[in-house]
Amino acid sequence: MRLPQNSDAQSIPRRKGESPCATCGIREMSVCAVLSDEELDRLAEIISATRFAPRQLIFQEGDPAAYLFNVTGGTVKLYKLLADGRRQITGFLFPGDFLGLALNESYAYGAEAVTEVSLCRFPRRKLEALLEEFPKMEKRLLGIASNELAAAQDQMLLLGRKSAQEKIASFLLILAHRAVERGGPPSPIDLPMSRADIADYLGLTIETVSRTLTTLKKNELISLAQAGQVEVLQRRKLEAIAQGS
Amino acid sequence: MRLPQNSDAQSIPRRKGESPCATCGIREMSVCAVLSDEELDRLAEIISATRFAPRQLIFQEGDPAAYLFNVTGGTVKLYKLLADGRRQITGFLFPGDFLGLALNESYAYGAEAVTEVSLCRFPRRKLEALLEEFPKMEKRLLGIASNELAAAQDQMLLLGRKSAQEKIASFLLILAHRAVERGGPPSPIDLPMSRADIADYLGLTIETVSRTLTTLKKNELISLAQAGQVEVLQRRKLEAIAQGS
DNA sequence: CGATATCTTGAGGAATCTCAATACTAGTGG
DNA sequence: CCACTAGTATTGAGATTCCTCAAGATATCG
Repeated sequence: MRLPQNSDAQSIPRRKGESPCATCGIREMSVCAVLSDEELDRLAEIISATRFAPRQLIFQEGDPAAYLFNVTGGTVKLYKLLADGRRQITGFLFPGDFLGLALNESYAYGAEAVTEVSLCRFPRRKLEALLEEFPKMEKRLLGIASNELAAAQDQMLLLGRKSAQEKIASFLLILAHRAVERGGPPSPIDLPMSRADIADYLGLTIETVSRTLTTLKKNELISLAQAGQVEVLQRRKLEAIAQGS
Repeated sequence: MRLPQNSDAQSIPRRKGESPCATCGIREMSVCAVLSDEELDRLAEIISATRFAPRQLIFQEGDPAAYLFNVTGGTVKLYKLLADGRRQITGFLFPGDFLGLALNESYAYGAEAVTEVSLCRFPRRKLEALLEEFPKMEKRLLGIASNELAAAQDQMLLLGRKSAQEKIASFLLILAHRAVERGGPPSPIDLPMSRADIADYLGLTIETVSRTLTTLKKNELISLAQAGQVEVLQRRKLEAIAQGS
């Protein structure tokens, strides 16, 4: 038997009649962007805001997919495991990203908070019922799925055919690009995740990640000023490396 | 400038009033399964059947996504390329599979016929218009996208964290499973693609694929009777290897 | 039946991994 | 405020898997 999921997730109470969507900072970047104010009110009825501490499990692979989520703050990692503990991180999620897009009966992967995380939680059944009424939202989900599929194929190319240096360069540029999408600067790049997480995302070991970053630093393509931040010094060269010199 | 795509694809003429759907053998396994007879008639108006010879390009990465397809016969490979020619095959498609699910303006990957291929071709604009009327079909596409996303994550785990032997074992079992889905036997497994294609799908070299198959044969887990076919002798052991012993 | 592509096998090399030691960082309590 | 601890990151040396290059075997097709 499995413990009920999220048993220790902090659910944030809400005063009656007050919609969390009203103050949602990432509404315009999320699934919700396509909804009218009235539709948003309907949606607000079924959602609840939740928070997770760093390293806290959001759900496990195989858990019944009772909820879908929107990331409203922090960084989430998705991963799959092999029997002997080898791990592949299949994605990092940032504010505005949708979590649980695999409308299956159970989750095909685990999800864990990397930083302090806040999520907007949708009961899956109720969301599916609402989708019947809001075809716009369904269309939006299909668009999101399309984009994720394209990103997954990029990641396969990275995992199957790129060298360690090409993987790291690609990774840094992807993070920079996503930061820009969220309205941030392209540099310095925030690295909220550990070396172990980066390694498991890129199909490398911790040591190779560390060594490769050191090499890029020695070659003055990047600088590692503060912990958890990378400054891009020579974007062009980094891009050239990422695409296979 | 790029040549017009599919310039040499053979478009199969159709007599007036005769729907190709009527004789479509894979209708029940495809997107079309959710449509009523009347809806299918509407869909039939916009489709055309096309054929491609082995090695023929169906479309290239970056081409404007004018058409979506349903595979009705044969095997298709999807791939992405790096600047220097390194290639990652991101998927093989078999009868019943949908091609082009990334409803973007341009294709995110190339598609090429592995064997003689027959496709049912939908003009993307017209299909999108029909989707407005057939929400069932849109829901079905979302379901297909969900499944592909889950498969993509499995493939990331394979590419990032599995050994050559584990990759080959996984690959054989995936093909067997998909053959069963299409109503075929689990063994022998058809391998319509070349060693080079298998290598580019698994992130290996041709030589490693060949050597690994030889080892599995020596250990009597499989046998390579005819070219292009693999018989599974010890499914349990193969599964154990695929999941990481 | 010969020509060509594909596949298999072999030998050596290279990229990355493993194991181990050291350095750094952040949080804790004196 | 500083020492201590635990976790995380870096660096080093050797091992290993897989790749590269090369030759030979097999299959395919005109």
